[in-house]
Amino acid sequence: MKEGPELSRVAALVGDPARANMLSALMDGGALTASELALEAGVLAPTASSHLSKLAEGGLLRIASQGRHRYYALSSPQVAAMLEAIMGVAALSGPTRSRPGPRDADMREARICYDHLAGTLGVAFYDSLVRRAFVCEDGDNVALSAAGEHWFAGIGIALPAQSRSRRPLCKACLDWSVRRSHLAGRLGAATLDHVIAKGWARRVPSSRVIRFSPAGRRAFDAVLDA
Amino acid sequence: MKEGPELSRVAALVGDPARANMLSALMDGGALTASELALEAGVLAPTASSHLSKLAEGGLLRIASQGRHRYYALSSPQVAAMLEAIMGVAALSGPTRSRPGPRDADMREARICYDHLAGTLGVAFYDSLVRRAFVCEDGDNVALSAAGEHWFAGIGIALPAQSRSRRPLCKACLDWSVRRSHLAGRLGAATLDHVIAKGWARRVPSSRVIRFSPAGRRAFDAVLDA
DNA sequence: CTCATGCTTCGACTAGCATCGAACAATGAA
DNA sequence: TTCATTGTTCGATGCTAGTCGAAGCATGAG
Repeated sequence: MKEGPELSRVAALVGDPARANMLSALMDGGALTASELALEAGVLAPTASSHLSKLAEGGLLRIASQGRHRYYALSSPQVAAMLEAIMGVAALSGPTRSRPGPRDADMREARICYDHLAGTLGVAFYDSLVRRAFVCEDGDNVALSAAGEHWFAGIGIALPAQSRSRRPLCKACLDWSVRRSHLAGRLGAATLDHVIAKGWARRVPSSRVIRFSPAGRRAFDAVLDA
Repeated sequence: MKEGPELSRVAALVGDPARANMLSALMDGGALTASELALEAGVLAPTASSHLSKLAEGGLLRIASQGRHRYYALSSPQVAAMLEAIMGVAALSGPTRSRPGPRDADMREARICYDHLAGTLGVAFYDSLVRRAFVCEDGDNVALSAAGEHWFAGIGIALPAQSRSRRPLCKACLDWSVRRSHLAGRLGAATLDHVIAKGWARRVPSSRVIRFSPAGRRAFDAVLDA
């Protein structure tokens, strides 16, 4: 009847600072070991272990045991989307509305969101796809048009095959900084892979920032108009 | 640098069962008094007062004092969207994956989300708008086409004027039960108003369920094809 | 004015939980 | 096997935060 308890069950998991640090460290879609996450959270191993089992029990994390390591990752892109939604509310109701620092500026420009490109550049890319009718939104699903299929092939991005999971090819993901959509889904992931593989940009270690080189930025801008 | 604390600040507010009950009671976009919310949360007045000031301080609620009553409401539709996102994760990772009860079935069929129609019927309505090109998604914004403008006028829904707030006319809102978009924004609110005003459906007291009468359901279905 | 209502503040109690030290289990390497 | 590394479980501690009773402010009615 009351849906509050279910709501609070999940929110309380995110509501602890140590756990929130772990979750945001996993927002890039990667998997980290228990000790790495303990470091991220700023707690010792036993504490981290306790938190991690709670998060896994609660369905937010997925565990993959490999050798003597245990890799933890977000259990689904939907969890990442939820975290972005919470960050969005936190951003517009922050206690100290301080001017954004340089780190923030980089984050707004381009960052990784689960496994695809977010931020100003991610939104610009998505807008250019919509403008040229390469993708067409229909409900929450985003469909790739024939022209779009051809265009992606032309710039060297192969359409990723359907994997075991039923993850959609294209999906819109709400951007917390720009508050508009950017491209997610398998094609969004493939696009980011392409940008990295081409050397246009690289990930800044231990952060979600994606840093474009000057030449890479020019190449990316060219793609927006190509 | 670490964004965990900000994330947990907001999540912890939702993470208490009493507060979560209050928030989900406000999910219909209405405003309730402190004592009504205390009843919803199942706590006494002093406890509720403490929770409410925390929520307001945290930016999730907006207060309107009228006479000796204080009305509390969600501070923005974005807060409602965040709550829906959390509910979505809670639904697919629930501890007891019990078969949905009748109340759940009603909720999935049609419910109020802040101030617009959600659930299967809400998604169907939105899909029919997209199919007939009455609205066109572009990024997170949804644009009303000239044909759509004409169509809405034809079925008797006047376009709501821009209010003081910069709330968009059309917006897509992710549905937690169907996991696709439905129509939000000022036009979404106007549509629900129309459905209620025409007597096609009514709100079930003290719940988010929207119950269509048989005749109302037929009328609504007709609109989907008209 | 006097009383009632709605809400908040204060103070005290309590329960839950995050934290860490120490010990234990599991895996891999030498 | 023996040792090192990684991670978990257990137990104890300490603090935070939710809860309510009682009292204090407002506002509105009679």
